[in-house]
Amino acid sequence: METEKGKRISQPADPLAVADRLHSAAIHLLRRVRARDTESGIGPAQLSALSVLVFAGPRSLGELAAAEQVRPPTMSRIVAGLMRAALVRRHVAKEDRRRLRLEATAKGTDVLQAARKRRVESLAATLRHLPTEKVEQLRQAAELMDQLSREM
Amino acid sequence: METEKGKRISQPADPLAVADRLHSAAIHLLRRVRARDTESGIGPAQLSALSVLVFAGPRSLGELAAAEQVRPPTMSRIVAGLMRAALVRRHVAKEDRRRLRLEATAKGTDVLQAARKRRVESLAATLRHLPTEKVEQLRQAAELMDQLSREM
DNA sequence: GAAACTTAGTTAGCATAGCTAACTATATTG
DNA sequence: CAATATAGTTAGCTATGCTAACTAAGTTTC
Repeated sequence: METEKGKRISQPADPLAVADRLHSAAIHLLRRVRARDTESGIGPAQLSALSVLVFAGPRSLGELAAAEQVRPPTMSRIVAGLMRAALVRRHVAKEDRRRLRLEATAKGTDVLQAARKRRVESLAATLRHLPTEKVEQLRQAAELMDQLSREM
Repeated sequence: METEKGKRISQPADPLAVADRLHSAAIHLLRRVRARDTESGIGPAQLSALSVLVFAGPRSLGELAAAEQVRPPTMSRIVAGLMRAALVRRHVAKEDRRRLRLEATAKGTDVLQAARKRRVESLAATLRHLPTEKVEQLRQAAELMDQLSREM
């Protein structure tokens, strides 16, 4: 399914070929921006779980596991690591004492924002070398990609 | 939200904001597409390393480690797993007997192509619900994203 | 051409992150 | 209130990341 080059315009934008390119492009882009995550001092699973708590707000452990597409025992250990580092706090939910309410601490929010800034800044820097209309094109593409993800 | 195609009116397409959206969009897209990788029967690191050997051709262990952004000991173990599953074959290089030449087997190529097909097909299926010009827009965006990754 | 250095890969040992199975504690239902 | 269902944890396995220390093979230096 991977072609060297070829396929120039004339074609009616074959969805399979575009899916393939989009897939590769997303992989390459994330591989680059991920590079400096080690500076955060926490592992990738912890960083990703923390970002859900920071951006989407407090969650139960099961909800967080579902959001991260892992099983509850896995998330239980990820959260243990985040709590040990004082990046996350937990309370027992009053309405159902089996559930936990997990919440980022101020420190957790700071650590996450710093990591996110490192990621996004390197990407933004290269965007600044692009003409405005290409940046706009990428903005629209990003919206489309998010729509696709929701539909998949 | 009115996204005018020809003339933009409101925002001057802030690179930082666009970088942020693009970053999120890539994460969401890959999270979805990755979901069925478990069917391949091998782990994510092995699958990714195998894809380098299949698409970019034979490589030494050090080169493969660099391509995957991991250290040689890590790649050494990933390759051991791939060899155990008979997905990769290795020879000692004749010109420098310290180096290994790693190469996907026919089985390895099959396993990888099947996994890639599962990933890309689910994305292609949603693209087929989009009008042609949006698909074309995504194709162009994918090229831009790859350019960015090379420049970063 | 032997000693010293460099380079490629492996082994050992540690931490994180994924899973299932089996457990505890709490809530719900018959 | 006994049975069942649900939320999370613990135990134990595999995979994947690292550094430090090793072996083997090439290269440089004298």
